[in-house]
Amino acid sequence: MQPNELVSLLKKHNLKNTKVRREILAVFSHAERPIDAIYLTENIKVNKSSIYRELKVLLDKGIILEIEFGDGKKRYEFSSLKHHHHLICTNCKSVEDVTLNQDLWLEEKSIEEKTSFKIERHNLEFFGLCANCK
Amino acid sequence: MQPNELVSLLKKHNLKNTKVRREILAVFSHAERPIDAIYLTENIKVNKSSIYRELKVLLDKGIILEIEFGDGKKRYEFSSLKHHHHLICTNCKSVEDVTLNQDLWLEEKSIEEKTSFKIERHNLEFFGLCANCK
DNA sequence: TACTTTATCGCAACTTAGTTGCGTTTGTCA
DNA sequence: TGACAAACGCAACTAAGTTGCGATAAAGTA
Ligand SMILES: [Mn+2]
Ligand SMILES: [Mn+2]
Ligand SMILES: [Zn+2]
Ligand SMILES: [Zn+2]
Repeated sequence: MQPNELVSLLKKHNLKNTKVRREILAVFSHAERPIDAIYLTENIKVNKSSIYRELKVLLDKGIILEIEFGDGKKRYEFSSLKHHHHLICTNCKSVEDVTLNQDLWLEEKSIEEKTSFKIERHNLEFFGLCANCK
Repeated sequence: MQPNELVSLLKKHNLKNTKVRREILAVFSHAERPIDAIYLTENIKVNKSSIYRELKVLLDKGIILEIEFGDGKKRYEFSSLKHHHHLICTNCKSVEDVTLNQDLWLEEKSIEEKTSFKIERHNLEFFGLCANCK
């Protein structure tokens, strides 16, 4: 994310341009996989409560979204990325992005008609062995 | 689960027929939604480490499977149930089972061809508002 | 620039879910 | 009825995340 993009993003959401915030967003900008809070605390010199509070702010503003790998640590990615899922190697823990040919819109439409449940989001991740590990 | 089914299940997996084990399996038998460890500790008079250890045994044996709702508590269901997913109401926390018209086999096959990643399982849950809450 | 307001931050204490070491009990099979 | 491993209880511990509160620092205004 370029400095000018950052400024307009923060302005748009009425967020102050602080050091902690800039550093967290910089990590997300350069990240090639979803990032967890622990990683941020280890890579930014800032108190952990600031990390967790900032993640909540960014999540509430819709700037990032929460991803669940099921290992007890929440992960986050920019929500502006194209909707996708992940291939998680259970051996080496590598993570690849993947998009479905036909995400789940049709299935969700069908479910909503059958059940009158209003679906707002889904969490889908795949687990297995990457090319190297299999 | 009937008593004779239970005995043969335990025998098949070389598991001792203990009180704790019977009670945990009884809870799963009557459950209408995935069960978490806390629920078990609140409903069975047994030490929590026994609960967690037993869940690990049942998981390793493939008798139950782990489900992730993303709220920090692992949930478990009998693995013998027909493969399905869940509709989780973000308002009242109700949980409904749901099966896809065409689960994800085609998508997984396509992903495996494109990426040479070997998919072994997926975790898919839907979030939104149930009929009552929407 | 100085002043005011309020979001943000650091710190420490706390909570919740889950884990581990170890000594004791119990189910199973001979 | 032993022998033996699996299972259990207990207490202490870990890891991820939360909270209260006083201090600091952006951002707007005079
Ligand atoms: Mn991604
Ligand atoms: Mn279910
Ligand atoms: Zn791998
Ligand atoms: Zn509801």
